[in-house]
Amino acid sequence: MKTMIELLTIQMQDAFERAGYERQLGKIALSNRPDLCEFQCNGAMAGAKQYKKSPLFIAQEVAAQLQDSQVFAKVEAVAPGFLNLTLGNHYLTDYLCSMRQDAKFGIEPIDNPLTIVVDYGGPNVAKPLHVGHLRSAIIGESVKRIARFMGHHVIGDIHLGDWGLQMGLIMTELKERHPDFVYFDDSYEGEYPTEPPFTITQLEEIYPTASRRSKEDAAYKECAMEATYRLQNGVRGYRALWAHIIKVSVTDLKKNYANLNVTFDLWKGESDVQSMIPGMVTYLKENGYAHESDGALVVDVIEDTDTKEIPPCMILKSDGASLYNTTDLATILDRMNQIHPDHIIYVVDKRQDLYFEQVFRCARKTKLIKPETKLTFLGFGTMNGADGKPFKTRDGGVMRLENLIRDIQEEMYSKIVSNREMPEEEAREIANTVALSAMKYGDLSNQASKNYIFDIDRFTSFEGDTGPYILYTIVRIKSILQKYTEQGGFLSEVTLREPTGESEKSLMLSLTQFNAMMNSAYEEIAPHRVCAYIYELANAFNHFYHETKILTEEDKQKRSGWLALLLLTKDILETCIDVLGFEAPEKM
RNA sequence: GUGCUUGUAGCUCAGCUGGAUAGAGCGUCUGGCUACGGACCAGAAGGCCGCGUGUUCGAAUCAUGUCAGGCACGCCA
Repeated sequence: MKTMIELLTIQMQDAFERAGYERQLGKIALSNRPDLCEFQCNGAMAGAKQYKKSPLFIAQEVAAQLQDSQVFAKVEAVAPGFLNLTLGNHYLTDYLCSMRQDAKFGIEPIDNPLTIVVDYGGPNVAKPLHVGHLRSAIIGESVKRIARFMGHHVIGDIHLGDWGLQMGLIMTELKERHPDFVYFDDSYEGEYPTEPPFTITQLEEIYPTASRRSKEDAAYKECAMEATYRLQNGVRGYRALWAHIIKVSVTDLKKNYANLNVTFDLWKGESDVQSMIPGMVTYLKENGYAHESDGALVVDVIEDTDTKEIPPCMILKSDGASLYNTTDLATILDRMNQIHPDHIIYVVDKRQDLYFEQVFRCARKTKLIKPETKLTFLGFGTMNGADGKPFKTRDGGVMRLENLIRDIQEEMYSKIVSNREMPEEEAREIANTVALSAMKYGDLSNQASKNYIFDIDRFTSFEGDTGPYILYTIVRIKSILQKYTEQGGFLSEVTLREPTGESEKSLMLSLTQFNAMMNSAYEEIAPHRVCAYIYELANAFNHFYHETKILTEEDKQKRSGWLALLLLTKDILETCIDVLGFEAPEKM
């Protein structure tokens, strides 16, 4: 289905052509003066110079072509040359009927779906998730869902930090505490235990301890590097221990991400591509891409058009070890081999902008990717506290994600029980659902690239531009529909009718914008557009609701039309919150 | 120093890619409750869109200069 704007633009372009003007001028936009009209066309003003006529005159000529249009109820040419358009009720209603019948409410099926990898999450094993991981998870999940809804083949990859010195540190600390573990006995040749010798809680304590000690104690750090080396060179005991660490961590991470309604298709990590590095390095050297600089191996990525200095992309450190860039390049190579993506989107802190610029250029220059493969860096801003500074706990530490989530859930729980009587368990469940909407909507309603202020009171409010307000609107619609069913009505029989009132028409117009909004949210990788849209839609619904008694309406036809409208509104709202990554409860 | 980025109402943010009178929410003030769910709705006040110059019939939007904040600039990730 074409979008409403596209359809109207065709009408307008025909009118311009019939009046003797260039088609291009007939572009339609949503009205920015809703008090005057619903849509507008500014082409007459743009064409005035070219045709040496007054814009108003052109607009009048074009308007004359549309006087008996079946599409527009009213076409007005007004000074200085605007074409003000009012949509015909019949046309509008027909469009909504088509939307209702369409599986995706007007989103065109795609002939050639793209394969898109969304790289987000990026947690490190053995370290608890903290607030810094929240945005990547929330935004990445939504980007993934939006692209998937549009019909593309989308793969979410968590890209675990599961390699390197941090692993050596943990092993060193474990060895200090349990030198008798079989994992550290080089002469041991039997099977290693299947059960991990530690819990996630212990692991989360071990890592910071080890990290601290390594900074104070050079010999300790030496041991950690030695352990890292042993792990990377495949020493059996270390590998077995590493596998335990991964297993325990991933189990915990899955639980935490599940609480956020975030799921990954791939749980690949840095360790998965280590074996590709030597081959890749040889390739880069042999093809003359990489050269030595201050003992390190680098690829120059500066281009003639650059206005700034772009440092070369480092492939190997001067001690021969690989680093972040190396792993990322190898990951790109791995994805090209395994998945053949058309597009890779990285949802990462925007401070890593320059690094990714280097990596992308390097991948392109060295032909690790195909020329047509798109690489996008979707950098997000910092989540700040009410003071505008990076979000911290009361005592100034890094806030654990679990704790943040728990705080919001508690806040929501107390709000819910103070408003409605319900069993403890049910209240908890609803509170968690609503809390998630508060958190995600609060984040996603801001442009991803900007820093934003995390204000728990504002986000958890049921009023205003918040997740809970959206959910409340959905729940209210569900409640009406349910009551209708309980009274013996059949929702399968309701049909849309032409609008009879202003707020009804305005709600219908909002609904028609769904596909255009979703297209641009996808094109621009901008979940905040979805938020802005559902807020407007929820408002349009509430206006309509406020002045319309639906269930008590005597006129059966009217009531049926309204119920159909409610049904469509609910479906659109639910579709939108689904791509944002949260859902509505049955009641709240 | 170089580069990137942000600056819109008291606060938090939009602004559909250059259009008419710059919009929301919160907060403030006024009005509407035996409720298809009032966790809502209606209304008011509140803005040299950081500042200057330029392009254009027309600029919050484009260009340029400038001020202020944030961030990044080879062996961390």
